[in-house]
Amino acid sequence: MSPTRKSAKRELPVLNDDPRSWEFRAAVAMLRLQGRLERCLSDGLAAHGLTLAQFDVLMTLCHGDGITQQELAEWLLVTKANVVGLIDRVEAAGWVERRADPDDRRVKRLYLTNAGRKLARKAQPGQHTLIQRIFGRLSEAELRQLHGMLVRLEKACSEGG
Amino acid sequence: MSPTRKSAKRELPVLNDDPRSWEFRAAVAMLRLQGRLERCLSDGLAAHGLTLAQFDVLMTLCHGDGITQQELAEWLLVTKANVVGLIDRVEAAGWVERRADPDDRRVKRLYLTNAGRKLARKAQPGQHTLIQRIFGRLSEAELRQLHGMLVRLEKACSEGG
DNA sequence: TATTGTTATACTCTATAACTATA
DNA sequence: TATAGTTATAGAGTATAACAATA
Repeated sequence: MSPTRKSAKRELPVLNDDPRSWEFRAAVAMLRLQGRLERCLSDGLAAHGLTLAQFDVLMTLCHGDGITQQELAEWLLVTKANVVGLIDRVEAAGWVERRADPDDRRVKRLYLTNAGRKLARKAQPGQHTLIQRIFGRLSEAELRQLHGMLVRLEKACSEGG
Repeated sequence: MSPTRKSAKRELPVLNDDPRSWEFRAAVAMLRLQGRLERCLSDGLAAHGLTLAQFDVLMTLCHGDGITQQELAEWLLVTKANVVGLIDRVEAAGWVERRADPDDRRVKRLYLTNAGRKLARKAQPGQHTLIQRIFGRLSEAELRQLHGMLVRLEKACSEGG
C-alpha cells in the first residue's frame, strides 16, 4: 500500500445501514469490496511492474494461448481498440507477442513469451497469498455458496446487460 | 451498452474450471462479476452524464453532506490529490460546491447543490432497477448471506491491506 | 512541524470514430 | 460488405511529488 493512500480512520456515513432492500445493500457492499479488492491486488502486482489489467491478460493467455485480439476483447469486456493499447504495452515489456494467423491474414494471435510466462508464475504466488488471506476468512462451505451466487449474478449481468 | 462493446459469444478458457482452491475460484468469479457489474452500472449512469466515481461522490454526499475533501478521499480510498480533480469536475458541472470551514481555514467542506441532489434522485431509480434485476436472482436469505460475507471480506481487505 | 488542499506531471484504461488490409 | 486490427483523439481515474496556506 502506498504511503499516501491510507485506510479510513474516521467513521463516515455508512450506506449499508440504510433501511433499503437487501438487493441494494448487497450491491453497495459488493461495490465497496470491489474498490478494496482491486487496490489490494493492484498493490501486490505493482512490485512486479504489473497492473491488474495486464495481469488479467497474462492469466488469460496462461490458460488459453493463441487467442485473437478480438477474442481477448470480448473476454475482457473492452473494445478491440482498447486491446491494441493493452497489448502494445505488454508486448513492449516483452511478455506477450503477436503472431500472424497463417489461415486468415487479418487476425493476430496472442502468445505468452517465456518472460511473460515466467512473470505470471512469479506474480501468482503473491496474488494467491492475498486471496487466501482475504477469502480464507470464509469457510469452504461459504466459499462454495459464494462462488455459486457470484456465477449466477454474473450470468444475470451478461444476459440483460 | 455501447454498440462496440459486445458480450462474449465464444467460449473462452474458463478460469473457474481450474482445479484450484475455493478461495481462488471465488476470487476469480468475484473479479469477473465486478467487472461486469461496473460496466452495467456505468452504462446506466452514462445517460445522466455521470461516471460511477461521480455517482459515488453524489451518493456519499447525499448521506453525509459537509464532509471534508480529506474525509472523502479516505472514504473513496483515493489520495487527496485525486479528490481535487474529481470535485473539480462535479463542481464544474454544478452538482457539488466547496465551502470554506469557518473554524479551520485550511479545510473545505463539500455540499450537494440543488442540481446535484436532483440529479442524484433522478439517477438512482435506474441504478436500483439494474440492481434489482441482477441481485433479484438471489433469494432474500441468500442476499443476507452474501451481504454478510461481503462485509467480512471487505474487513479482511482493510485490515491486512 | 503537521495537515488541508492545490498544482504539475505522467501513465493506464476507456470510448468513439475513421482508417487499412484482408476476407 | 463484413471483419480484424490499427490509428487518432479525447476524457476519466490514479500515483507521485512538490507547494501554499493554515494550524
